[in-house]
Amino acid sequence: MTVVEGMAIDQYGARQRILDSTAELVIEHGVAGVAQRQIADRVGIRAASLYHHFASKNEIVEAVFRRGIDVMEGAWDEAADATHGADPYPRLAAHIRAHLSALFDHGPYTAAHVSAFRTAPAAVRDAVVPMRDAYEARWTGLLGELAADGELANGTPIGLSRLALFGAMNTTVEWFDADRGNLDELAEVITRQFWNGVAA
Amino acid sequence: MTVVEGMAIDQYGARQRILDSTAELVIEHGVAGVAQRQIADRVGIRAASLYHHFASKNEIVEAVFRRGIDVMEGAWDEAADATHGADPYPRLAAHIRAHLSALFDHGPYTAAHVSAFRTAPAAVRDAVVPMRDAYEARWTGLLGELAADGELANGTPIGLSRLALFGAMNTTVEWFDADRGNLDELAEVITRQFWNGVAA
DNA sequence: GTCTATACCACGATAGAC
DNA sequence: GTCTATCGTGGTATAGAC
Repeated sequence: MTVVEGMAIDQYGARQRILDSTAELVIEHGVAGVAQRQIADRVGIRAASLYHHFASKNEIVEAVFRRGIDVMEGAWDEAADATHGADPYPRLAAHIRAHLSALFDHGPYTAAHVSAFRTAPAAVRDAVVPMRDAYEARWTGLLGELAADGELANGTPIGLSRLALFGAMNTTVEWFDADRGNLDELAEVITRQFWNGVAA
Repeated sequence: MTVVEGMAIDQYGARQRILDSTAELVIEHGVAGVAQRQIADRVGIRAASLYHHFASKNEIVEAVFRRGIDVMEGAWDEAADATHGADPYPRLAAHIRAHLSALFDHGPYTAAHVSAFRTAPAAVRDAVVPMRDAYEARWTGLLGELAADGELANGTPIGLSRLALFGAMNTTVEWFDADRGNLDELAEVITRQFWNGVAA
């Protein structure tokens, strides 16, 4: 457990709990649908006390989204390290599994990001877009490599294929229950379907 | 142009414009992010005048969602009629094209439904769920038929496959620009990817 | 670092004139 | 069928005590 420099431990803890609560609420109701009172209630403080930690609601939401992207990037790096020089299918499978891990295994941040980003005010969205783009570029890069190696069907439109894959992965936050379902199984189904399709 | 029984033409027109405006706004901002004043502004009336046509904001939103489902069902029926007895691939392709048509070619209702449903109050969601389920059951039925005919790979998990396909189709509302892109092409890419995958 | 109190505004909704 | 006017509520945000 690291402590951010210049911050007391309990202060960092409060920040954490605020971000956690906001992320959870925003997944279900969208950004505009969540009041600061609701966030404060979950944390166990009064709404006004949020302003000791953040300058505005938008700042809280932006921090949630940024962290959601950090989590995805971290998961990507782990998968990349683990599959250095591996075959195309296991490599792809590892990255899909990592993305789903980011959505379900590392807090509510990535799920909040993918499900509520569109409902955020333009100012928040604009501030976060460069980070989003960087993550998406990693995926485009991976698929581009596979195409260059002749692993993809001729004429596969990489941009569209990536978007379709993202759609399949990201909408799982709307229906997949991490407590009941098996994440490995889910990852395998999505990977196989993306790679081979469903046809006999 | 049909006229709803017992309603004057201009009244029906106002209802329409209210629903149109609401659907468009809700796609971008989520339900909670749209104020009745914004809706009224688009229609060119005052917020209070909305209450001549609807009893509450929730009622407007619910009507938008219901209509979004009606549009999808209509598109499904057309595709089903046109592909009676056809081969599996063209049949599936027609239904995917129809779903995308519902999202982009028949007003903002279906797009509003798929992108903002989660952000609606529970009362609205509960009222609409049965209609959603009926539409989803059509898809499950189609995939089940294909499986029974041996057209799907052994062990294909129909429920999960359908959800992944829905994810790919429905998230297009977040990035596809119907004015610039080619919807036939988009439908074909999604169909081929679902059926055959991207592997060489 | 959290509290109470409050300012200010936007929201959904209603009443009643035209 | 739309308007003006208004009510009550709940939103973000600030001031200042503790």
